[in-house]
Amino acid sequence: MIVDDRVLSEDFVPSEVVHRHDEVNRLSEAVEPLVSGGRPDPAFLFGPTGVGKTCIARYTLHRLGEQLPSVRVAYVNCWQEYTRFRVLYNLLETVGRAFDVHRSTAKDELFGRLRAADDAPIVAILDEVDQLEETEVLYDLNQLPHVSLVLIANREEELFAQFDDRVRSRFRAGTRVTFDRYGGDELVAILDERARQGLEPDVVGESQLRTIADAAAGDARVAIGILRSAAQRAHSRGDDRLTDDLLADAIPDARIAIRRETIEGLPDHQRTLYEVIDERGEIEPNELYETYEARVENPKTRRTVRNYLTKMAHYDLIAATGERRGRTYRVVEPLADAKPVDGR
DNA sequence: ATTCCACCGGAATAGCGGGATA
DNA sequence: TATCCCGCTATTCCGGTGGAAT
Repeated sequence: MIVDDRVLSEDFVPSEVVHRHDEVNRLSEAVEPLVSGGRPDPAFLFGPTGVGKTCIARYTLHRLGEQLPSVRVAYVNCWQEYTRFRVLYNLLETVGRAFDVHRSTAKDELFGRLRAADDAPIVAILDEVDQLEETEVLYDLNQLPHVSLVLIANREEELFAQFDDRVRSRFRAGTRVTFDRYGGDELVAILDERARQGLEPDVVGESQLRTIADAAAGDARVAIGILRSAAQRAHSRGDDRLTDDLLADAIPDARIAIRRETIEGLPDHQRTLYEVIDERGEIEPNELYETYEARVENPKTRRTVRNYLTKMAHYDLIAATGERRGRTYRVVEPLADAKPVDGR
């Protein structure tokens, strides 16, 4: 049934892209100066989730790396690596100079090492860069002539709003590549390609791919997740084809499973907060805190809880409605935004 | 219209953990 | 071993704000 499950995984980079040729070309042009030993301006990739930004960045720069073996490509996801230290550490790691770096190494030691690693160009892909908390590191990196930046974020305005003036003015220049949502046909083509590589022939039919594509609402990540989930269920049952029933189960499952994993991965206090909000449906800040306070062993302070709440809102686990007085929190339903997309 | 105050979130500070250094 | 240094989290302090109360 499943031939190669990596093909169906989140971060698989295909050897050929099915769509997005324009976007690949734009990004290739942006980093083109590297071929002649020049220094590209920073490149920006903008667009909603699941439209192939990360995939295209990796694909394009992998291609460049084949053409120019000396170029080193580093990928950093700023969701996890949101401090200056962590970004620099990750860059050093791909350059192979992170040995004996530890928390107590001097403040500018990391940056100094990166500056010294100038024997070959480095392309730094900073994904989800709008999650970066210490944006000055972008300014610093931009100062290094051998480092080229590829920055990935959802929306340009929101990204630039977080920058301080120094960073903002430096990054006015640069190539912007924007990604639109996939249409139904495009998603079907992507799924078809993945199914051909990852599954045995005739496991899934054209109309089933269409069903998945409709449920995914233009989000390739969700679409591939549904296909993976359905294939895994069929696989463990010993079936050799996907049934429509199985697919119907897998569609809500794929979204909920992602959600459940995130919640289970939350630290205890944050999970308790989530549970309280979930139980009440809608709850005011003070009542939320008092319920939380009564429920846990060593409650954190109100300020810390506020930090947790903003963080969880950031993850799209909860949402707040209203400002200041009269504000309420509620959980975000993972299924709420599943809208079918027209097939064109 | 004015005052009140619940709530948010920025900034500074403290404390912990853990490797380095002497 | 004692001390230093630093990243990171939580805490303390506080100013700003807009809806509610008067």
